[in-house]
Amino acid sequence: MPELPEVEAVARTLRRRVAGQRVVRCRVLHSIAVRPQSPATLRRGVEGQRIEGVERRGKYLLLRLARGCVALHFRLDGQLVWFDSPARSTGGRPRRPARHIDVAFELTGGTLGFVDRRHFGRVQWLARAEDSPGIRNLGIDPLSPGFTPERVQTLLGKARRALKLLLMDQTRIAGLGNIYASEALWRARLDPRRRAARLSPQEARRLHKAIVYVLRRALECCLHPAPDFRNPEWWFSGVEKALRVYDREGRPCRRCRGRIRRIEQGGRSTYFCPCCQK
DNA sequence: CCTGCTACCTGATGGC
DNA sequence: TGCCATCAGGTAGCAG
Repeated sequence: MPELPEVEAVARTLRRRVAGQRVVRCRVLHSIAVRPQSPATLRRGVEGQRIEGVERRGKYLLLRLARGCVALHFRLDGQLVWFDSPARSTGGRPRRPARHIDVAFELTGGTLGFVDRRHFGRVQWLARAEDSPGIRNLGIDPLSPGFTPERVQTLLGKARRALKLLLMDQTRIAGLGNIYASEALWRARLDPRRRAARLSPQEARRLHKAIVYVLRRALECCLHPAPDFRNPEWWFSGVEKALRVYDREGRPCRRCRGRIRRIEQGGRSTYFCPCCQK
């Protein structure tokens, strides 16, 4: 599931590939991917437009156009694929991965496809990024200069929620998902069940440092190897190298040899070490 | 404003 | 072997 590091790596790599190209044509093959918009809205918004830039907002990927932008959200399983030549729908054997494509952007120099078999992900055209409530309401980006220990302290300040749930709230901190929230709390040696407002200033500083460390390290992993839009496996290769607790239920903690536990918070799995996370 | 719950969707998994 | 029920997970929308 792409979280901030994956989307950031994709943005940097895709930027070099598509910036300056024009969207010759847009095909919506599975209209569920553009809901609640209509395929026509997306097509009219993008066709003929030049892609001026690619950026990330939280877990959203934005294609900045001459007029407006396209916002893509991968949710759980969304991916991007790339074809150098215009995809051919007839003749010839299908290319190796005969994956279904939900939305295809035919550019001047190739085709960019949005793929999501589970159909949770979304692609929208927006006159301005802020027209999307999800984007407008995003909290601070943890890799931005404004993300300081003091800022973390303020965010924690009034929240009665469990720490893990706060970290995953996109309107507070933009970009942490289920995996890196667990990873950051492990790194900070903090129990995910703690009430956010109860952290000491010292613990808040530890949390800040852990979040930044975990995301930066994961981003490095996601950039080496760099995103390969022909290889669906890439989307998982970065995460695997970076994981210290996630999905390790019952196995020994890499720090204290305690037994990693899995609990449920807000209907999601949380992994932590009860022995060294207090 | 804050918090918590559910629907959305489908591949993978496990039980019988 | 095959079928069916269950589960995972990010976000929007709704309820309290």
